[in-house]
Amino acid sequence: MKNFSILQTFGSNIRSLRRAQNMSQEDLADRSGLDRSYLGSVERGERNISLINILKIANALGISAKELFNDV
Amino acid sequence: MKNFSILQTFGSNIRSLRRAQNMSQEDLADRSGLDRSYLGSVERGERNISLINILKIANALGISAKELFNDV
DNA sequence: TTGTGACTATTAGTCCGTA
DNA sequence: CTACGGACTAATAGTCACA
Repeated sequence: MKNFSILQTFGSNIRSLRRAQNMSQEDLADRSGLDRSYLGSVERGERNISLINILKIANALGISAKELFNDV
Repeated sequence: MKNFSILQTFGSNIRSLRRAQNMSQEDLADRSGLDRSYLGSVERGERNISLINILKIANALGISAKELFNDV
């Protein structure tokens, strides 16, 4: 997978923002409407996630999508 | 297509940032390594672009990816 | 609670054109 | 310069059982 480190950074951002709210992957999955294992792979930087799903996650975290782009 | 207005806003951001630099779609296509007609459809909000390509576009525009998320 | 591999349906993205 | 279309291939979305 190309740009793996960028995807990893992005995924790490999701993970830390999720944990900052004491949410499990399953919690976030429920709120975003995405599959838990899919979210896990996004957090690990294994998926090249698309715009709509980025926005679903930001929404579920109650933040702006911009915050997911810290350091990427 | 779901979330059409969000994709449109995102595409508009790309378009105005591109025009602010007096670049054509073809210029941006060359710099980003993406297809010209594909970029056009992204700007029109017709495509659910993936993360790596979002970053390619931000790079080609010389900006942070965050700037593409104004108002989305 | 999370990681992982496997899988199919759907979409992303390319390349060729036209106006 | 840009919109738009057709046809095509590569890649992602989305799900599951099991580790």
